[in-house]
Amino acid sequence: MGATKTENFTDKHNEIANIARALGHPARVAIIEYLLKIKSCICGDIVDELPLAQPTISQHLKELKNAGLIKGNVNGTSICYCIDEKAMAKFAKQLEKWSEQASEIKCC
Amino acid sequence: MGATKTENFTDKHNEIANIARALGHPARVAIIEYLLKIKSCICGDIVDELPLAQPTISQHLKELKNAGLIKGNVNGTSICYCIDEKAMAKFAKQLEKWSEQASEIKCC
DNA sequence: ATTATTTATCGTAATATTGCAATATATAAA
DNA sequence: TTTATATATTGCAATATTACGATAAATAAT
Repeated sequence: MGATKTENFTDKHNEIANIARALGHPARVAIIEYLLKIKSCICGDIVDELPLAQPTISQHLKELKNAGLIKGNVNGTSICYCIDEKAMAKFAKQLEKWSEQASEIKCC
Repeated sequence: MGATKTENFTDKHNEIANIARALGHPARVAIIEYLLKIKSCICGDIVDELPLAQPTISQHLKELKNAGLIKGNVNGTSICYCIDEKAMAKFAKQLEKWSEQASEIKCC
């Protein structure tokens, strides 16, 4: 074996795990923070910002896109990747809920 | 190649990625939600709640513990795992910050 | 049409993760 | 001490991820 038994878990748990997994690599965290820092889209310049080769970065962007955290629009010769505000807000809300619930537990 | 080039990224980015990675598997999400649902520690009963063998669950608990999201106290013959409220709150705050920043961006 | 530029895909090697049976460890109960 | 119970560790097979060179595809500029 070795493959995650996705089908044995609820859709909700899989969805949360998918988003979290996408954020589970420092390069992808760096991409998100870069997008927030420049307050606009990535249009070509990201390759100079990360210590990784272009194909690797392209792969990481694809994973963030698949998870729904960023979206890409073609813009001439370059591609415009930007944060999907709604997806980020949804995940943030889930974490806030967890955090609230955790604060209510009295034990250990 | 194949290994994440951890040392080429900032501590902050690695820390966020580590927490996110720990939440990046549906079994571990299920463990967290179970802990919040029962509002107390896991003391033995988690094995009946998940569609995985005992050693696999033990491994997932270990990863959540390594990431700092849960903590375990020995309690006689069973072990008391509970959520680390502070770690959860910290991650939730990070996400909230990202979400806020994302909402300020006007583009695409 | 040719060339330059940007991003994606393919192929592949290295490494990590997932899952479980078997077994070990550690405490509680008899 | 022996037995029962709960959790951890080991070892290993299957699969996934990460990284990058080579190359393809797609548009812009000449």
